[in-house]
Amino acid sequence: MSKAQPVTADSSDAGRSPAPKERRSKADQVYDDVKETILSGRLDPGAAIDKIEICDRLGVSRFPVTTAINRLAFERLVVIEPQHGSFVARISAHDIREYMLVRRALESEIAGEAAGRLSDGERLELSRNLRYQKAAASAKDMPGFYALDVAFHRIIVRSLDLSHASGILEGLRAHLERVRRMLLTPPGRLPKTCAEHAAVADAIVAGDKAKAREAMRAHLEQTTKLFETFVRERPDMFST
Amino acid sequence: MSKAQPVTADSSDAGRSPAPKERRSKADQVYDDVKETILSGRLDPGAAIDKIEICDRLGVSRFPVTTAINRLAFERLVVIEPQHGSFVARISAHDIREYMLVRRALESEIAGEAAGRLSDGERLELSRNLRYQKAAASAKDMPGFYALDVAFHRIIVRSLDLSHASGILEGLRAHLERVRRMLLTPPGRLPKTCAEHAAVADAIVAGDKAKAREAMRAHLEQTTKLFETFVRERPDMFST
DNA sequence: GTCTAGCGTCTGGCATGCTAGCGGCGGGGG
DNA sequence: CCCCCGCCGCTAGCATGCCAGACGCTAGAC
Repeated sequence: MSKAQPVTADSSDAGRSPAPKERRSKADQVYDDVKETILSGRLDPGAAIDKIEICDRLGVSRFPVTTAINRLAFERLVVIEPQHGSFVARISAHDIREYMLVRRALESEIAGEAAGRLSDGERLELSRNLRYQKAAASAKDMPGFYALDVAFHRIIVRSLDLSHASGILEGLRAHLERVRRMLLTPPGRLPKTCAEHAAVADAIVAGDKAKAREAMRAHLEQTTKLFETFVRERPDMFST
Repeated sequence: MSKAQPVTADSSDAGRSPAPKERRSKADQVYDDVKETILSGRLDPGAAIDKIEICDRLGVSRFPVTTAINRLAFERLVVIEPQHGSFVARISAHDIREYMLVRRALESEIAGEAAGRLSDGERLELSRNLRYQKAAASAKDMPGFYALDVAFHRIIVRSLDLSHASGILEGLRAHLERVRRMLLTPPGRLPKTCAEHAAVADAIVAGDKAKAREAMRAHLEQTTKLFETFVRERPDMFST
């Protein structure tokens, strides 16, 4: 019933602090919100996205919502069927295979590039991360280990200044995050994963580009294989 | 020079056949138009994009234009400065290096994956393409050779069914296309490029994954080196 | 002469009303 | 009873009007 008008104190900022925050557009906020909703699994793959509900919930008009959905469609987290509706992208085994291939390609190339280029601070960070990984593996602390795993890969990527590649990898991570939940890693794999990470780190610190590439490829190929066995066990969880 | 990806039937006889209606939105049209304008160089890097002019020229409202510009900003061909303006992205040597890294990563991984998987038809296409390349190299037909070069890489990528990776590579090609114009390949390189392509094709046909990866990496590393020498010669042509 | 403050203009961001096309559902005919 | 067809409601797409912020220019003060 709000008659258009500026989004001043009462309509949009209801109960919100006058944050001197970063200059984030409303489209950005909607984008983050919807993406989080999808990744958390609160919206199942294939579910219809109700734009109006989003408008009401976030107190914005349809414009920023459309912009955000378009962005999500661009990175294939949602599919838009013209004049019909917007839906959360289904998880297809074929697509996941492809995302894993792209990740394998990028991360191995980046590992090779990072070889010998790491600063002392990053080396320390890497070795500390590995120590923590071993500790988490011993304690069978899966969530902790996962966080360290993600951090490990991020340290390497961030060591170079690759905004575009980082963006692609973050996009991939969004997709792969959706399958990780089902992909319960067998407990016995943790030490192996640790060893693979250590091999990658060693090659990078030693400055051996080819070896770093291959170590990272080998590591990520393990993940791919894990996925393939899972697909054979539960083919029902994927489309096409 | 071919268009984007959709492999659907082209609009050969519009207005005659009723069924294959053009399902392209206006935003898509604007996207293609502006992208083509940027890639052709009619809009210099750093130039301001006049949305109103686009609206008038294409006879659409600001909405599809904004949508298209947003998409182009997403793939970094334009940068949007909020409340100030939209500009054609400048060409920075650092970014180009990164794009080349990503391309190297993806294409080499894909070459490895394609090894042994090519159909007979694709093998024939590849060998025919190589024959033509040799002919174009002998005749010093640079434009023809370039077209064949692009086609060569496309055959390999298309042999697998990788829509996401293809999309990324097409996006990269858009950026790299902008520098290719300045990057006048020394005439002596054509036979070498041919040989590199042949090595890639041989490894793929032989089904040797590691060899195919390495051959493709080596090939694309040559391109990177060519770029680096050019940057040293003409650092003025790049920003930052 | 120089620096600064204020205003004008230009741009992107947002709200909202309207249109066209797809799908589902119910009614009518076979 | 079943199938087909047309109507209705839904959605994305589009047009348009308004708002707020960022530059730039100019005029006024020091």
